[in-house]
Amino acid sequence: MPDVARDLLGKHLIHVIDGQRIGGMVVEAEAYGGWDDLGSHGHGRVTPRNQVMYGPTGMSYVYFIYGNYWMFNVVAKPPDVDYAGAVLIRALEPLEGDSVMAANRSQRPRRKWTNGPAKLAMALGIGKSLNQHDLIDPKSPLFFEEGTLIPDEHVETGPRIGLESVPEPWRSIPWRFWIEGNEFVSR
DNA sequence: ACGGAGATCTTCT
DNA sequence: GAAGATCTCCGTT
Repeated sequence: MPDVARDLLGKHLIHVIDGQRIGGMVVEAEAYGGWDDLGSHGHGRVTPRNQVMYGPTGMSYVYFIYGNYWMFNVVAKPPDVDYAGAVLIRALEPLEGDSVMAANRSQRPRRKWTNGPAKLAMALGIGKSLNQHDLIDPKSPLFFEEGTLIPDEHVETGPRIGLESVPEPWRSIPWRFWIEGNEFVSR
């Protein structure tokens, strides 16, 4: 699963709205596991919200949090196993549909369009209606394309963000991956 | 530039 | 009933 997060770096995420392509390159991603990962929505029981995390790899998992924000994930788990997993896309580098993203981000500076998980969802117009879609199928409204291969020497890793109240070792496990020096990484 | 607090509501216990 | 995979605003440095 962490391997999927790392491999998503450099891929292009594209959302097509009325024939208009909006998207960017993945520059930061985090892996989340199943029942034993206390930092993941996949821990504990199957619920209406997390059930998609138990499904096939490559589906979207979009959830709402903090009363205002949408988070976009890719389901990623070992095949043929009853175990949940997902990868949170934390940041993109804008590539297509600049005018739409600028409008969606209230004319903020380009650097702040997609440098955070909720920000990129706002910029690309990702919400509840895009939950549980096939992200591998180019006919989907939201999908991944091949992008730039990122060599290992340009990949950095560290603990996941926002899990301050989660017990060790889950709080510190280095399942956050980002492209070294990229200005759109969230922090 | 940095830090702290409020916003706001869905989901699960 | 409480917490949450966050962002923005407003204060101070």
